[in-house]
Amino acid sequence: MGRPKEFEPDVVVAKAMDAFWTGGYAGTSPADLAEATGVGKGSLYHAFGSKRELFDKALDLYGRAGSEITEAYLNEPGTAKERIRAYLAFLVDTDLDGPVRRGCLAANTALELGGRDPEATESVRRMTDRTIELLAERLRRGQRDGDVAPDVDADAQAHLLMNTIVGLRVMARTHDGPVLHQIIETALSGF
Amino acid sequence: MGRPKEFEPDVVVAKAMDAFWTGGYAGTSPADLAEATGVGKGSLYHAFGSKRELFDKALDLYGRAGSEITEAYLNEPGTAKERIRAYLAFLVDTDLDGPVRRGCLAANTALELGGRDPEATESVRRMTDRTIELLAERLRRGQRDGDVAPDVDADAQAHLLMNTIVGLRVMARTHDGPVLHQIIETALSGF
DNA sequence: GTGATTTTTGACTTCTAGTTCAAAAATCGT
DNA sequence: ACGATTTTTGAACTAGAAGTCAAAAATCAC
Repeated sequence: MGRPKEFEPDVVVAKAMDAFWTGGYAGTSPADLAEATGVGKGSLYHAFGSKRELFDKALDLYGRAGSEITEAYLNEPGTAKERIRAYLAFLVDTDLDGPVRRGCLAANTALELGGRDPEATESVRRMTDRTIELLAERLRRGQRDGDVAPDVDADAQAHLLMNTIVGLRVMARTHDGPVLHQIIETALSGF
Repeated sequence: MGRPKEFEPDVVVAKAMDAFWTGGYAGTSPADLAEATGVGKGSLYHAFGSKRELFDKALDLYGRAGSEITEAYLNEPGTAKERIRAYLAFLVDTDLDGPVRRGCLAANTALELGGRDPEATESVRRMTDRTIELLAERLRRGQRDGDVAPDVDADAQAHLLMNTIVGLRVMARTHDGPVLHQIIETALSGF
């Protein structure tokens, strides 16, 4: 009963995620969020409590969506190196196209709130660790399939790859495609 | 003539750099800057024009200081790999100790203003490129000294190392020492 | 000391962020 | 159609950010 909601909460969170992604946490005002979602400021507060809680939901959505994309890319047919190359190239290319170079919401958040804000830090850490796990699994599968040398330390390489991804997504703010793709190739020559 | 300044501009810029480093650009208010520098708000505006101009000077100082540290580390006696390892370890360790995990001012700025603010973006890009150059030079010297294999592409490795550094300084916000040092070791095994 | 010049001080202004709230609107059960 | 419940709306509020300004203070040249 009661007056029905005039919006789909999931859709609003997705739109808010986009706004935060583009503008950063501090850089996105309640007014911006109202504009981006098409929902009145008051309604947003009624539905989500605070800007911060809405951001948490947005970050959560980002993590789940990112995880799905990672799995999808790594599970397509091909060798471990081919699939990881395709995944990194995808990340860099989507960072670069589009009029605003917004990078990675998780990395952005890590730098904007990391260290200061325990909850956001923890959320980003979980996201990162999940990706590391997926990469390590894919490398081990490559070893079983025979396309990755057995003496490669899958776990260590996965950590380095994750670190490389983070670096790429920051450098996408300041450097151009060819440089970034060259970095990808050099990184892949490590295993 | 006229009333003499009651502060050393260079010292004030250094203190402002510290404040911006800890709090971010948007997160550091004129009041914070006045407190951090010990100079009144009005005087700061009188001397530097705007928060933004003061930030530019702070970023510039950061770049010059960083460049000196890089040169110092790479030029100590030792092989290229030893010196680069020491340099990366130094960066990670200084990121980690101290009560606030503030990471790297340049990387923070790249993510906070990069893409949106052309001048800041350019400044960060110059800083990055300078470091890449220093790393590449050190690798080439290693090849001349015989401690780096001649088939290593010094330029490509330097780019990858720079990318690794950026990644490390972001991950220092969310991850712990052992993980980061393991990443350094894995990265160094690439050449 | 006087005047010219520059710096300091702190009050003041304007603007916006983030949030709250009271009243109106929309729905359901009966 | 009424009351209960929930949502929307827009105004209102508080706090703080960024910047401005006039007056006081400190120096030097003369």
